[in-house]
Amino acid sequence: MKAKTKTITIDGIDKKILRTLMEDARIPILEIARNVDISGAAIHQRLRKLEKSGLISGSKFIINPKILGYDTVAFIGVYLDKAVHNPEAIKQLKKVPEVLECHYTTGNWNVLIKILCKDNAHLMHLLNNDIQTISGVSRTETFISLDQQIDRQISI
Amino acid sequence: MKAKTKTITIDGIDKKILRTLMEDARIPILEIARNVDISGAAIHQRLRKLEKSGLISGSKFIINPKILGYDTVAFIGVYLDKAVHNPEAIKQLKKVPEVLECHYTTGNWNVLIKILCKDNAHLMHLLNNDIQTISGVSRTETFISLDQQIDRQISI
DNA sequence: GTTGAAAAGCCAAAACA
DNA sequence: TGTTTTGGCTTTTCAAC
Repeated sequence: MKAKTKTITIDGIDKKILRTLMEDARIPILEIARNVDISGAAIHQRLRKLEKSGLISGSKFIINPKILGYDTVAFIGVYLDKAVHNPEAIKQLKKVPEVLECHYTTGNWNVLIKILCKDNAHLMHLLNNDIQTISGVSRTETFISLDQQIDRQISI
Repeated sequence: MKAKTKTITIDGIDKKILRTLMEDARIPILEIARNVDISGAAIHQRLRKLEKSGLISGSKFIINPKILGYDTVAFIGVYLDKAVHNPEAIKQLKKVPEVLECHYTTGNWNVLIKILCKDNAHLMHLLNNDIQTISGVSRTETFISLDQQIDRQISI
């Protein structure tokens, strides 16, 4: 589909390396080496191959928002007035740090956003002062996450 | 709310450390040390404090699903027959590796899931063979993500 | 694609201000 | 909290297989 038709082949060892690092990005490469029983240098080369292929797009520290008092996740379906205004509305959404995800979607609304806030009062404030006020936003539907049961990456 | 009323205070240096590591978990601590102009050992001590507080909940390698042919993200609102069956349905959803997130939500449906699949055919197959077949699932509403514009963590 | 070894660099604890 | 020191590991590269 893209011009880049580079075929990436990953074998069982690559998978083991990736699975390990997907759970803990700071694990020493030599420890992986011991687990998969090849040399550290070999792991290193494989990682360079995987990085070059684009399969590995980085690593992140995961921080726990609850510790900072952020206890509420919500999904908000946003209806926009006119399609032509969408890019501007998205630009405004990017300025709201509580918006963690934003997707153009098929279906009833134009975009679906995921937001993280401290509590329901914070959520209401965000809706009234930061989301609804964006030019082009006509209506929203909010779904509060009561409990997240699954949170993971693609399985390889 | 929890028994653990440990007050965690993070200052500007902690924030700089965290922001750096949230973008690249494998950056050497000494490099952060050079950027924030304190010693590596001090960074190390701060990280131990932050880990102990629970604010840092780990690190992950981020892999790019597109390289493996996974191009389609969708959100699916799931209606369940009876609340009593929910835990069993969740258990079944956990067995579907394409389900990346699963939230009990307020609003029309009982749970909202986020799935990652290769294409629309794969999505349809998942819906017909893996989601709709789960006991207790009565109806679903699917919203395909046409384009994800924002993807980030909490800002600190 | 893998190895082993070597140089460079990093981590983590200790001792102390 | 912060720093410096220090020993032990890890990373990264490279010639050789």
